[in-house]
Amino acid sequence: MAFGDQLVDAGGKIAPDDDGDIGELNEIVGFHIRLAHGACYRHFTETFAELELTQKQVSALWLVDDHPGISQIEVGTRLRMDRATTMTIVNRLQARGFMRREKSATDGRKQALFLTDRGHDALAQAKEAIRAHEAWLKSRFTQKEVDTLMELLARIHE
Amino acid sequence: MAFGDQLVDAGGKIAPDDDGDIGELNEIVGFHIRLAHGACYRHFTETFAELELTQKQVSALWLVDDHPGISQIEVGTRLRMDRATTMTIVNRLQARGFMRREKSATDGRKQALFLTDRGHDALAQAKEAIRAHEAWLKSRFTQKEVDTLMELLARIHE
DNA sequence: CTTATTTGTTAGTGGAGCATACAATCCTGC
DNA sequence: GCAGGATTGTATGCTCCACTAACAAATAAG
Repeated sequence: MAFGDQLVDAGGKIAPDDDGDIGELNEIVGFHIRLAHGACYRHFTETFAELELTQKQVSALWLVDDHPGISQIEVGTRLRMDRATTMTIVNRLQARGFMRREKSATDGRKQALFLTDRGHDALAQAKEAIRAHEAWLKSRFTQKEVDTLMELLARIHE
Repeated sequence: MAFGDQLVDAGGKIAPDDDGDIGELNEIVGFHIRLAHGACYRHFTETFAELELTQKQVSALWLVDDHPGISQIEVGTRLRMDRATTMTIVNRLQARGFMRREKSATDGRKQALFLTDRGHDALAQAKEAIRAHEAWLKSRFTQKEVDTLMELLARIHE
């Protein structure tokens, strides 16, 4: 990847051995969160290339499986998505035959969401892939570090 | 937000006091990374609403300021973006008069990137906003925890 | 010199987040 | 019980980001 390259030219000074330096940016917590998320996202996408499922889709399948009959607004709230975004996720999963909408018996405004048989199959496969993905992620940490990381991350999003 | 709501209906059992439960999903590290990133992204977007700058744009401005004459490919490599994505970022920043491209003196394939005066102004404002954003992020941690978090995150994206 | 690689560019695809607007349903205050 | 407000789902449209594929120009490698 051309390490040791000349980084400043066109009249600037030469700065060798500047490998991947990002200066003060390295001290920004938000920046590291974004990079870690990006790395995670890319590995996830690779892992789920065959299944053709995104993080959001898997999360939604998982959540509906855990809570059959859950409403769209609840799915959105728990996964931190707004109504419009949740719609597109559910639409896709429904179009692929993984999920179905039923009129809620207790609240006419709500849709009750359920997995189809194909949805259960897809989720089972997805959980296998998640295991591989998580193994990749956790391979660089001790269990204690994993616990610490999750606790710290939870404080950000709770 | 209707906590204590009935979550399972349409024939299912009632599950009260299920506030925000996401079941096993809660044990997935990648899930917490995504949620933390989302929370971070939303706060960043709010903080930068007036400046109309995105995380990527600020990172790129910052990096070019630190390394005047850096090439697009280097920006992309260091910020973990591919060439095409880097293009769109630089295009936007150039269109807004924050950045300019010069032909590299040492490698005819490369563009040397520089901030304009307006770009320096924008970055100065952005750094102010970053301070507020980082303060929000760090407010829930001790300095030691911040260090730990950054170290753990770095292991993911390095 | 010929070939392969690197860099920038363009064009197109898809996911995700958000805002707005609207209709149906539910809930509250009177 | 009724009117007004809130909630939920839906539709539309916008922006941003990541990626692919293809191409041209320049450099590097054989």
